[in-house]
Amino acid sequence: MKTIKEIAQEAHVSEGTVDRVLHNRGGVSKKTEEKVKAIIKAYNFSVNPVASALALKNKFTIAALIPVNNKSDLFWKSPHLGITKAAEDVKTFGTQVHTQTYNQQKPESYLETFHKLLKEQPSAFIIAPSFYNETKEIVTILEAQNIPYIFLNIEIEGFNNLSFVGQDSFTAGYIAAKLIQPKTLETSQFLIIQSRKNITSNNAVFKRIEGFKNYFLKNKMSHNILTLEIESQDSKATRQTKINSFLNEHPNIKGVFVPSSRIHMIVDCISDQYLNALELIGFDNTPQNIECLMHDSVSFLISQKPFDQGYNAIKLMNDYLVKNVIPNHKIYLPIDILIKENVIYNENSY
Amino acid sequence: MKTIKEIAQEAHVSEGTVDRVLHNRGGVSKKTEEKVKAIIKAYNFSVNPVASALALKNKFTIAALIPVNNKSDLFWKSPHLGITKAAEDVKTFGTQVHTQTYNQQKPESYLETFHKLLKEQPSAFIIAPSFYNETKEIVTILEAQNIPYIFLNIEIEGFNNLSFVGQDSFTAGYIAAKLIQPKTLETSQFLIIQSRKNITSNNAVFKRIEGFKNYFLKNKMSHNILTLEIESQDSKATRQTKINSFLNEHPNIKGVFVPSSRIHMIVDCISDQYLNALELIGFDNTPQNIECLMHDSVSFLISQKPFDQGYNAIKLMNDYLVKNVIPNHKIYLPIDILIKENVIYNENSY
DNA sequence: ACACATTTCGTGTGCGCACACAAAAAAATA
DNA sequence: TATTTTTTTGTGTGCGCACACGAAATGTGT
Repeated sequence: MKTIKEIAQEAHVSEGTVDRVLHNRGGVSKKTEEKVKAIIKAYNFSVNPVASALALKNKFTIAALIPVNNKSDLFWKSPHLGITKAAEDVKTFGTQVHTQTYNQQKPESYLETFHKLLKEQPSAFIIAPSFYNETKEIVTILEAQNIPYIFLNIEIEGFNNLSFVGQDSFTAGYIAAKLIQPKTLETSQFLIIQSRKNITSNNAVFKRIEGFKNYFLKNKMSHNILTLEIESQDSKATRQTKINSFLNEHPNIKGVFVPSSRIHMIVDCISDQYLNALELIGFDNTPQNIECLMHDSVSFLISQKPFDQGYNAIKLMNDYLVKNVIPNHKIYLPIDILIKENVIYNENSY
Repeated sequence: MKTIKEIAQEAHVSEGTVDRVLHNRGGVSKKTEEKVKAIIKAYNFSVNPVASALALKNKFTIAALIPVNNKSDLFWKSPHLGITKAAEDVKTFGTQVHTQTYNQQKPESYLETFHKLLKEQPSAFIIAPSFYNETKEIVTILEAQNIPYIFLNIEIEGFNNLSFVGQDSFTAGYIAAKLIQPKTLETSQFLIIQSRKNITSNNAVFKRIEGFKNYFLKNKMSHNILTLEIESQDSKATRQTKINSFLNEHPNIKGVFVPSSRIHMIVDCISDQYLNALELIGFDNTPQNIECLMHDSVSFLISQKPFDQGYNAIKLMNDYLVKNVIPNHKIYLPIDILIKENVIYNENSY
């Protein structure tokens, strides 16, 4: 493999000049540029990426702002792990990653944590934008400082985010309907259970429901779809009564759709007599949800490559910072259909 | 990221000494060794692989030996692309990748191509071991020369391969049965169509069939499973008559299972009258197969992350060569369930 | 002709590490 | 204690590239 030095000798110029034409830095006379370019082409020369990476030694910092994961909802653990793994990978480019988590129930926590991250003067942001208004506020600050940002997992419109990494929630909901529908009859009813919080805050949940309903519309099916809202602060006992009495009143319900990662909580509430007769479908391969799959209480889980979401977001941003690669505006990751048998193979980080 | 220099300062020793303990070069007193090791551990330090590669002037070469992809079976295109992508990535470590393809119908081609690769004295091999006996021969040579090798996609036992990267074919077949069974009745029959070649040569096909049958056994279902073998050298007309007349003779067949990536060829042969009444399931997201999904002639495809298989195999081997990371002996990639709606999101390489 | 601005080019330094070699310290011997 | 041997540690150089800085060449105006 030729080196810049050798090219320079061959062209009777200095290494600096070769460097200039290689990177179009200008300040090279037409004549010598031609000469050098000819030799570069003749030897089909390209820089040694190893040496290049070492010499560049960037010092970029990416800030990641995502929700915490708690016992009742482990979802964000995977994206976090993905971010950590990617952080390891981009180290070789001299890029550092600072991750901070916020409380998904509290907009103040979201803002606070953002400002904490901002203080370290990061070169870029990865954000899971749980709250619309607060995100607007954040984005204003970022754009004033010319800091690029990528949205993670939650797709909201009307911003100049460099990219969105996540799932096509509408289609995911549509698929949920398609999977669960054959397991029921024409006369069956479906129940959508959601927590009130999610309606306003989480766009993904809303889109999933739309997609779910759209399946029946599009295929001209007359299935009746009911909705039950529960408060996230409800005690377990309250939830139990709410859900079971609702099921009692509507004996035709054959399928239950939970458009969030909390299906294990719903399963926990439904009494066995109903559970056995119902087909349930929910989202995300959290440990608790996987357990529901294994116990046959849940038929399907739709998963959204949570690990990859975190991993890709960081990698994309790093490529943007380091190599100036502009990512696609939307990166839709696979819509994984998980059943008892394939769930164990679904996400490994080796 | 800490550097050797910083570790040295921290330990009040020279960089050379840190280097010595890092690489167990010896010639370091017990006391200082402990001290340095403690600090290394405390900072969780590891050498910058890029700088290391540069200093070492690493010149690892990984040889990849995989089947060609032709018009009738595009499957191997994806692993090939994955290998190419990974090749790009590992360049920064000074690792080169040489890929050569062989004719999957001809064992001689397999051996020949291997020897061609071997001549370039690669440091490691990635092999899709299509033929058992020839693989034995190859492995003998590799082990004599102490060249590590990873098996790709085709899982065969009894070798000292560093790792296997692919899919759990048995479970994949099992899942195929689980997916297609609900779409039929108890009295229905299933048909497995395979090409004779595959029976002897391709272990994955065999395992998929086993898994498929096992589903009915395990769930004590009385479904009748028939098998039809077609010769790969048959003309299209011959195949058509064979298949259609078989379907004619067995009107109870409601599902067709094709345990290879050739389901589009089968679809091509079945006449419309049968096609509409049948549920088909096959493997792999080749463009032609995807088209069958979109046209609703095929209900499901099981996919095996072909791109990732190639990508991961190279990356694992590179990590082994460069950082001495020993991979898991088996890397089972996800068993993807593809339907019309989620197939477009399934594999992107950005 | 001169002084000066502008373009074009060469040189030097550092990125983090590996490794050869020199130096110092410790141990062994006389 | 002086001298030699062995063990332990420090220093210097190069891997190939990027980039800042300064030197040389060329151009401009008076």
